[in-house]
Amino acid sequence: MAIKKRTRIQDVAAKANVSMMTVSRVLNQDAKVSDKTREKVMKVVKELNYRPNVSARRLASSKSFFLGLLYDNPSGSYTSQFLLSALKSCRAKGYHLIVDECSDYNQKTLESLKELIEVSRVDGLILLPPICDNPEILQVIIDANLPFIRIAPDTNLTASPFICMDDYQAAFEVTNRLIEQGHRKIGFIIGHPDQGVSRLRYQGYLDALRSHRINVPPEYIEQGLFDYKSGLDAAMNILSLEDKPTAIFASNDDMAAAVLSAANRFKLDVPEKLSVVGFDDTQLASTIWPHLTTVRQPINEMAALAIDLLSSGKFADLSLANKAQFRHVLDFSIIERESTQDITA
Amino acid sequence: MAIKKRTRIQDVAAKANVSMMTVSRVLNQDAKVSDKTREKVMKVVKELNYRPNVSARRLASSKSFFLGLLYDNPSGSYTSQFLLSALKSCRAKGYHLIVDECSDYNQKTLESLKELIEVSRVDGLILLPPICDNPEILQVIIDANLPFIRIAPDTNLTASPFICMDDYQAAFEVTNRLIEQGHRKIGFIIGHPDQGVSRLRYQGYLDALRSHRINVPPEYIEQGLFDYKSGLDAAMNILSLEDKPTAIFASNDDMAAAVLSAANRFKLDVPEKLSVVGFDDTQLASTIWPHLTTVRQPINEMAALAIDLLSSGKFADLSLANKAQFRHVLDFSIIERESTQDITA
DNA sequence: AAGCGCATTGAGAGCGCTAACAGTAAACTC
DNA sequence: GAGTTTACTGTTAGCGCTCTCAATGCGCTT
Repeated sequence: MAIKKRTRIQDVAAKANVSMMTVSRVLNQDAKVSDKTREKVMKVVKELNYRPNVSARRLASSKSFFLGLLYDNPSGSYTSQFLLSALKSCRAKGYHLIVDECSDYNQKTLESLKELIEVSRVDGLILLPPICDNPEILQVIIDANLPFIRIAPDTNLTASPFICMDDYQAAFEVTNRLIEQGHRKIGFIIGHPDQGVSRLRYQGYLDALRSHRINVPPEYIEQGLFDYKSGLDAAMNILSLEDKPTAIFASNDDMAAAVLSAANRFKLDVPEKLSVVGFDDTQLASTIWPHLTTVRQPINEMAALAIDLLSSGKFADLSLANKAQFRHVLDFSIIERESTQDITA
Repeated sequence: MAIKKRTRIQDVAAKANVSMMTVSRVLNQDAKVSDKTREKVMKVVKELNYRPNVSARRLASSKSFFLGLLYDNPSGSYTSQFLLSALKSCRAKGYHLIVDECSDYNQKTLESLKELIEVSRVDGLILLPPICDNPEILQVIIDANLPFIRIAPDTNLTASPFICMDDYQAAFEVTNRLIEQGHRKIGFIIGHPDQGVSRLRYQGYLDALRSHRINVPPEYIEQGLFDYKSGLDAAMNILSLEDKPTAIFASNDDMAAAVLSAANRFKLDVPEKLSVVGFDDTQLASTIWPHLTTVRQPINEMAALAIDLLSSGKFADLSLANKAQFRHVLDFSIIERESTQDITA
């Protein structure tokens, strides 16, 4: 069996009766080509199912068609889901993704980043939280004048385009949902005090209650650190109260999982005696039992958008870019599972 | 500032006083080059920190320098950790990894696989469990005469090289460890009956007890399905017994986490009143509290070895390969955390 | 009508590497 | 010692694409 030869730009050019260069221009969108020619070429491209050879392209052009992804904590399912989506989007756009871990931040991290920029010649970078707020790393990228997109950054919002979701609104809405379900006594476990999202989620919770003129006793609110253990301590405190809440909203899934465990110890059936809400929709949320009601971040969309923005060349030169277009807020969704229940009945 | 030009094979050739072709041969290890020349070239390569341009290489050669990774369940932290390691190894070897998801297995999956083989022209494939046991997928790859490595396969062990760990031995040793710590009444939750590893882990547990002449009452052993809920049910049964075990060994971390939750409900402090052991060392094991004692699979090593084997060309033609060299068993390790305790005191 | 500017298209070189073949010198054969 | 093999190294021609620069055509000015 003869091996099918992949169609080349030549084949397209021949069939469309134009030069290779014209096809190249159509495909790269940037040059001036008459609409007529463009259509003609695109038609043939579709017919032949032509897809450019990335390696040839990379070799011939000044672009590398590589994008870099910098992340920090390799364990989070947030990171891995983002990675998977980014990989998929890159493949669809003919880019390759070079992934670099920056945990154990030190001098070597910066070296490695510089190598990524100078040797691998990435066309752009994506920074995941929390590395996206590291000033030294930002400086290196800015000095190289490389376009980059940050995901859910907390500071320096004018440094680069960024993609995030509305943590405040999500917390507001999910709290509202609990209120709709008849809950009036709703506990809250605050996230890590160093992270911006903790503040936003807390405020959303407070404002939702306030908008329904519900007062919260201060002992319903505990400080957590986003980890299971801190959530467990917080939940034990709240559930030891004489007048227990009928629902607890934890600022992330890990802490919500801990609430379930604490409820278990107090023999409070979830959701019959206690509704529990998390945040993030990590793996954990659908591992434990009952499955957690939680807020899902649009991770796939975030990844796709990041790749889109970088490959579009829209922000090719950040110093010239319109900072008003930096902010990209995506929609979240509330996932109702078995850990919450309507108690109006 | 002038942009540093990346060193090319020409530069190396000039400095080493040989032709480009000789350098190429040294780098690709395959041709006959005298030891003297090889050393001379390698020295210059190191000096200039030369690394070949993957795209040029791919363009000029018949190899694509792409490897494919097929996985099945995107959520598992096993998968994502493997992916991360594989990505790293690939980068080090100048390969690129194309990742393809095969969940929701259907006709489209096979199409996508064929495209991976014919259009992307991957040089080899890595199959993660459980997709590595899918006969249709295997057939497509074998028909294409493409080298592939499977991770922890359960069937068809002569079809390809594979990498696994000794589940039996791990279960045996971790059970032994519990016995050393004074436990005599050890419960066990069996894994999903469809998976080979369940059998092996169960047998390891049984044999460890037998080697110490410890009898297990049948009610100490429950069938699980590898998920949290089944683990919870199993644990509730075991912990409802009049004569409770002092330790429970669950066949994976999800079920072990469920044991913790059940223990909580029975107000059995872990590890004081009950030791709990899991298997896999997933993210979950160090999320929940107390952190789980568990068995860690050498995922990073597995990934590195898989890339190594594929890039070495050792198994370039599977039909000619020595099937005796297919089996690669890597060492596991037992991670002792806070969920187990010595009770001999 | 000649000259100019603009928009669009094409020709040829070359990106960095390797396959295939072509040398070259030493080693071996008889 | 002439012919032949062996072991290594060099030369040439692309891989598929995009860059630079030149060419073409067309409307418009003077």
